[in-house]
Amino acid sequence: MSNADEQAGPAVTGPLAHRVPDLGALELLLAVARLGSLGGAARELGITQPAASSRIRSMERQLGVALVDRSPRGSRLTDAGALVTDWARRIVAAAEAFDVGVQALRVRRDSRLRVAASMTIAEYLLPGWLLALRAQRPDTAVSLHAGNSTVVAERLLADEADLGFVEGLSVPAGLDSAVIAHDRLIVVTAPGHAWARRRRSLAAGELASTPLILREKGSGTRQVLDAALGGLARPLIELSSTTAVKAAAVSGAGPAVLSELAVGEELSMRRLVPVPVEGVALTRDLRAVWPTGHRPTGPARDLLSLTRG
Amino acid sequence: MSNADEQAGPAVTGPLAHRVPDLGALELLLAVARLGSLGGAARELGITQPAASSRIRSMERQLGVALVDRSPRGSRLTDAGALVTDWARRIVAAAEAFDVGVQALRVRRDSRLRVAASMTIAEYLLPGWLLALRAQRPDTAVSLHAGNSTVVAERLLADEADLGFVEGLSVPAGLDSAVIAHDRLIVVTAPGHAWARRRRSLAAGELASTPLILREKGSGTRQVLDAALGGLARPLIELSSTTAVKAAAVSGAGPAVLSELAVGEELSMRRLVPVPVEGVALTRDLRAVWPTGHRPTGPARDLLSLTRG
DNA sequence: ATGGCGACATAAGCTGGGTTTATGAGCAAC
DNA sequence: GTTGCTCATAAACCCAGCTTATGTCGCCAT
Repeated sequence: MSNADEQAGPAVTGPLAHRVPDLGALELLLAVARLGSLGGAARELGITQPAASSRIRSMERQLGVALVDRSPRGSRLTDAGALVTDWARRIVAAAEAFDVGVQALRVRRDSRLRVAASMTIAEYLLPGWLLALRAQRPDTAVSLHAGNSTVVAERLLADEADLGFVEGLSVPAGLDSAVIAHDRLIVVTAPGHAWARRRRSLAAGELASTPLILREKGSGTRQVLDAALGGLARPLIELSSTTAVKAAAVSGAGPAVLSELAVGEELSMRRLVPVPVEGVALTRDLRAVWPTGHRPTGPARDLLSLTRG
Repeated sequence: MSNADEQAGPAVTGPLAHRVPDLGALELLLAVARLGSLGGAARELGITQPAASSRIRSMERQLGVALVDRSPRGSRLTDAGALVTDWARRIVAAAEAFDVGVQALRVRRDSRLRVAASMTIAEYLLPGWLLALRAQRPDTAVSLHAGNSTVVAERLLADEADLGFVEGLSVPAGLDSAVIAHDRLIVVTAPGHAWARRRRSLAAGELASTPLILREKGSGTRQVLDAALGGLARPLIELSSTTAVKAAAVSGAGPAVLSELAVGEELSMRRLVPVPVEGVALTRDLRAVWPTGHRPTGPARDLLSLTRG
């Protein structure tokens, strides 16, 4: 009777999984949006119509939002449903990238195309490329091995990989290469940090004299920064993974220097903000590499051509 | 006996949900990565240690990849596990944006902060802002209403919203505004299209004389394009949602003109490629708006300050 | 009208994945 | 040794989602 049962706002804490529908439900929603019919969507996903009906209904109950307008001649999204569907599409896209990446990780042998890539490229770029490759060559099995430049070179020279990707400053001996993209290192801080409000660009000297959250010495990222500053980078902390550096920066520990590729997500969600810098060469080439003489052919050539803008 | 049971490559078709672990498992994996312990992760998610153990194990079975190295004094990610975890992190981030968006959609009344926003902003920018807002004001309940500029203005003037966001060319009467960001329209095509290989910038005349995939007349996006070209845009097809335009462009139907915000995902996955254009003013302001005189205060002021770069 | 068809809803029964409790086993430090 | 942390295994339980079978509603053709 009172507003006591009017849910005083469902727990905003606790596992996400309890408040976000599972992937199956989201895929179903996308199919309904595209086909305009519950039954049709059910057919496409290989389940029965009542299953689809019930699943959409329970998703609406879970979210507390009406998503589709049912009518005896089809179903259309509500306004809120359209918005929710667009957000869902992004979860599904991330899941597709995950899927294609994991598949490449698993199928180690008897693959038609064996790729070796540096961590940053494997993490941020390869899933997108593999999705594109699958779109035009659906039956190419791809295997992926991630490691640093040295490991990539070893695998190529031992004929354990057909195509490699590296991000270092130089190309390992015995390999030919082509620049496929450029990566920029950027300085970022949590939104609360003093530098987040700067409008004037940071000068090289200022950057060199401030303790920064950095990858460990020897990492590709650190090499580029040290080279750009003349070996002067002063670490506040040294961490051994990009993820750890990001986490430290987000928590406000200080300014960090990271690949632009690694922080796209955080920037657009404003968990981190970029600090303008000038007079420091923080770009590096991303290169495809292969054994000297063995120009990529077949699937390797297809993948290579996909990576060039 | 033969290699018949050696899985001739697990079905690369069919529902994603069968090949990608559910959100609960991914969250668990992230917790394990962060805490270095199955039991610790279990505690954090409010489940028991055996449940966590079994869930991680079944995820490894599902993916066909060993993710964590168990030892009697903790668990660490394998190399492959680290890669998988990073891909998982992106799914979880998308799910967080979904969650915060849906919550705002649901809590229509008795919210401390009522926001009205145009579709594009609600879709692509607001979830990020709301996440940031929740980080600094965890107990602010937010409600969201999406609609075009006119609707946003109506709600603000009727005191049904505290803060609005619009993307049109002009500010509705009776409202004050502040520019919070700029949006650029860009020309995109599928990677196979002839324009995808262009290096020379496209001139205005060329753009105006080519049939394009466009939003319907009257939409914010279309208004900007028509104004920039002097009302000359020639439609190949007119579609009523950003999503439909993207889908048509990806399928190779022709070049499309879309907000940069809408195609970030597609660009980075190379489902679409940008076509350079020059001599056409395709930027528009994104503005926060409020009733003249009623400068935003409290939560509205907090949100507003988050949106400025 | 009337029967047919397509789309969604409801009901009942089954199944499996994930959970819990309870217990065992390995390694480290005191 | 004993204590305390880790993870693994086993058995019992529970519920979400599936299927099959059937009902209802609106449209359309005859």
